Amino acid sequence: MAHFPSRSQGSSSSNSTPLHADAAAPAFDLSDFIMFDQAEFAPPSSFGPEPPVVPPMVDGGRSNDQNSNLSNITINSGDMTVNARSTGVEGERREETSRIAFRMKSEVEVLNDGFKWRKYGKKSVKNSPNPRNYYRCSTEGCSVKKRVERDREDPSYVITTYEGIHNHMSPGVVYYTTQDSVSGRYYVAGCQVPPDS
DNA sequence: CGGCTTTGACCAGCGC
DNA sequence: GCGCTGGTCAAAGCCG
Repeated sequence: MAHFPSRSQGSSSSNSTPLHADAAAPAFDLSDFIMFDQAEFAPPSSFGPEPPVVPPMVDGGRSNDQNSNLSNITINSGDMTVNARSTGVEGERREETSRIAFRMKSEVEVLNDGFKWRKYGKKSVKNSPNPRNYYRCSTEGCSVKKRVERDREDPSYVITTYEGIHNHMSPGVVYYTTQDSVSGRYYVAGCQVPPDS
């Protein structure tokens, strides 16, 4: 389960207070998915069969207020393809429709993203032999939804679509931030907490 | 017993 | 207006 470098050390709590982190560590930053306007955007290269921590929790909060012209981004990185989409409707309020989709190679459909999901529906969709599963964040007061379906062209790929923004911390993820020395921006990242920690 | 999954029914949006 | 499709609801059953 150690697909992320051990950057969670020293952050045993999950509060959002900016913590110092080694900015030189070449690890996946959650902000890689958020700060799409950065030309130097570097897609993660070390994903294993388990997924990255998903960004919806922070997306729409403030980090891409200036990025309203984003509409569709596709990132290919080895086994993983990311399709990130903002509202797609200019002027629409992002916090209501914040959406991001992952297409990644995975044997399991339910990705362990640190959040707790409750399945509330399953539907076979047109043009796809595979059913689509509907999940809702089981945390009280959190209305984030997620759709999971297998790629109809390549069933070894799972398409996961997150819709909404978590209004709470993930129970299974330690979040930490690091400040970019150039832009001064705070980047938010997450690491899965090992079961024995 | 509580929380979860399953699954058929229902509803709303959209195109014709 | 009607039918199709996607999304959600809710009852029933399962499981730890």
